[in-house]
Amino acid sequence: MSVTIRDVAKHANLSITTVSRALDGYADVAVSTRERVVALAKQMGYAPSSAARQMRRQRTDTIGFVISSLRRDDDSRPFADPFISEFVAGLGDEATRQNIDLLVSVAAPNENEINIFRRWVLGRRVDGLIVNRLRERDPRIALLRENNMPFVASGRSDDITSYPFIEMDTQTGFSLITQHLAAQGCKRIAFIGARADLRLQQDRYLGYLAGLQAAGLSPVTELFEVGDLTRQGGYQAGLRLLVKTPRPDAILGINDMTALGAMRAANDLGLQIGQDIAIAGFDDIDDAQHAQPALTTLRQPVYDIARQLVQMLLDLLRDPIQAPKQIMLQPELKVRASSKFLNPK
Amino acid sequence: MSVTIRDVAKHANLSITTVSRALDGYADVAVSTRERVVALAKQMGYAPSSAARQMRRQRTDTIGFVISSLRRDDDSRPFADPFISEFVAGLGDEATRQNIDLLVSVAAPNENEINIFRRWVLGRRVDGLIVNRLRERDPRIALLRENNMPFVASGRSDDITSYPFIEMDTQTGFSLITQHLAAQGCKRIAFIGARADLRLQQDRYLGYLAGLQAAGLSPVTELFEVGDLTRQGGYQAGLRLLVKTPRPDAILGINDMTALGAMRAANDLGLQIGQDIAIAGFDDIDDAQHAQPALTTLRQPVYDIARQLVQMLLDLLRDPIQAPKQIMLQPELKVRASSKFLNPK
DNA sequence: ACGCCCATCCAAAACGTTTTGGTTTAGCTT
DNA sequence: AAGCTAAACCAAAACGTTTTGGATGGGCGT
Repeated sequence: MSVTIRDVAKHANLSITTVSRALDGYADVAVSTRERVVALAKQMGYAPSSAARQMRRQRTDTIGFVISSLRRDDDSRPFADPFISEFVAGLGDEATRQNIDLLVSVAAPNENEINIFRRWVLGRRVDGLIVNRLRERDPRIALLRENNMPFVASGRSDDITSYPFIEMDTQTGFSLITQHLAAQGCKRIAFIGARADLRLQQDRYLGYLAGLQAAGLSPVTELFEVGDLTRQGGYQAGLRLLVKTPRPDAILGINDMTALGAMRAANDLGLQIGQDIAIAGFDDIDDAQHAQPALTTLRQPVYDIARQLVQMLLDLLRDPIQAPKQIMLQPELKVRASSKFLNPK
Repeated sequence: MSVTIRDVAKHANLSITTVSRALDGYADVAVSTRERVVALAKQMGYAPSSAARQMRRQRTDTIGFVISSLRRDDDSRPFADPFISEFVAGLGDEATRQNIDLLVSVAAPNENEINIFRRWVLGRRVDGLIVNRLRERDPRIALLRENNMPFVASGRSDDITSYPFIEMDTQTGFSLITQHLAAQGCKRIAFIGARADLRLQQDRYLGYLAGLQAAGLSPVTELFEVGDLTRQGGYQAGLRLLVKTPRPDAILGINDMTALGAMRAANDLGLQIGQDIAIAGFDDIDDAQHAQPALTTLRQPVYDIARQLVQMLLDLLRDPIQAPKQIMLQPELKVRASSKFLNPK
């Protein structure tokens, strides 16, 4: 069928050993021979069979990622998640750069998902895995541990034992963006958050408080409202905030969607965003820069995180006993028109 | 390292042949033996080595897809493409359902891309490939053909020789949506298109004309403007259209982004969309249903296309000499608030 | 002339399956 | 009792590499 190393050896009147070593650049093959073999291999269209190579080398040069597919309740197709496409692009880019392959599967968090993991891990289908959106007492992590399959995670779970992960320093980020709003002259900076049992609400709210303090402002209970991370939730919370007196002169959303909802609320009430009131969010989703006016936000470098995760996984594969790297990344402040404030009373 | 079939055989006091055949459900192994083996294998955590299996079976049960990564000029990260995430989700979902794996790589259309193809094809890394965004005299197709590696495509290229592909029937789609606008009572239906050398401009404009004719309307030269498929382009073309007299009473965008831009233009001119003027697009991107008012559009079932492509590829693998399926899909009309028209003069 | 070393090459084993082409045993027929 | 059949099992080959542990022979120093 395909051309094998044996065919090349026959044509070159050499042993397969020598052909193999010539192509791999070993020093114990004469330069002239190597050149002859390389040329012949190229001309014959030879490339080593990946299966045979994997089997012999006992490694696949492949890493795996199982996309947790979220679906809308009313729709069979997966939720179009800007996060996923950027994350996968990052994984793929870095994998390509490092000359390894990326195996991908899609599964909802259920029986099927763990079966994919089992097949990949037990069958040594991949050298390592990347896991994200960790859950409490995550069965995937347990499986990976039991079979000591290397992995890295984006975000950490409740698990105490340590493994490499990357997490965003959202707390510092929210402190910075709050201080940015204060620097515009805003005195009454409101926050639209989320349910208190969510980890990200804790982090981000603490960051907001820290930012207020750093700016010499005191937190005010009325300036906090709860949303649900959606545009709609942001809209309603925004309305509730904006009818209060005295009115807030800035609104910080727990994410971009919330902030975009709040922008619509301010709009509906006849306020000029970036003039009468400053608004900011978190994520830097694509809509943020296309909003009217463009939304000031904190950028999560999803793409870079993904690339760095691949890097960390490869480090781990090369040196399995090193201390796990646990990285904290700083989000980047993206100042746009929505956070201007020209109307200090 | 890992537990092999030999270990299981030893523990069961059987030959590896029998263990293999027991696990594969062959008839020539006693039921009692099979049960014993299956239980033992599970208990020992045995799963066949994928590399060994691939090597022996001469097939990988894996299909490949190379994402063509587009980048913004001003940015190192790939363009956040809602198309890609949905497409990959579809591929992954269907692959998982069919118990095969999906190998993914990312590359810009350059030297590197073709190298990935070469490695995968020559090294028999995958059983088949899925290719999209075909180009003129596509080198990938040439490579695949030379090494007769099975593949299917989304959209067709200039190549005459036939291979399986899926394409959207955009022409019929645009005819339908034009007729829908006419059915609302619109008489002066404008079209914002794109550069004439783009294939999709040809198709969609022809569909628009066909729709006009079916509705008994005549095309008017002034009602066509050229955009560039972006929101910004749609905005400017929209402004140009809306200052003409008599004013168009409907605008059909060549895609959703264009239509969203036109909506903003109408808004800026003080028109009530879905009342004074009807607006519609094509794609059904996520923003379409979140616009104010929600945008009427034609839905491209990207997710379903991807799933069907996997299906077609597997058919091809099972029976390589069948006639290549070449499928035309109908886009689905999604009527929303933006295409209402309450103000017939 | 002898031994040694280095450069260059190679035979064979191993990786873990699946499959081919058997062999063995027990039960049944005549 | 001999011959036959079917059920249950198995040894060995093959898949295509990489790597181990040499083998071979020419050049060099003494």
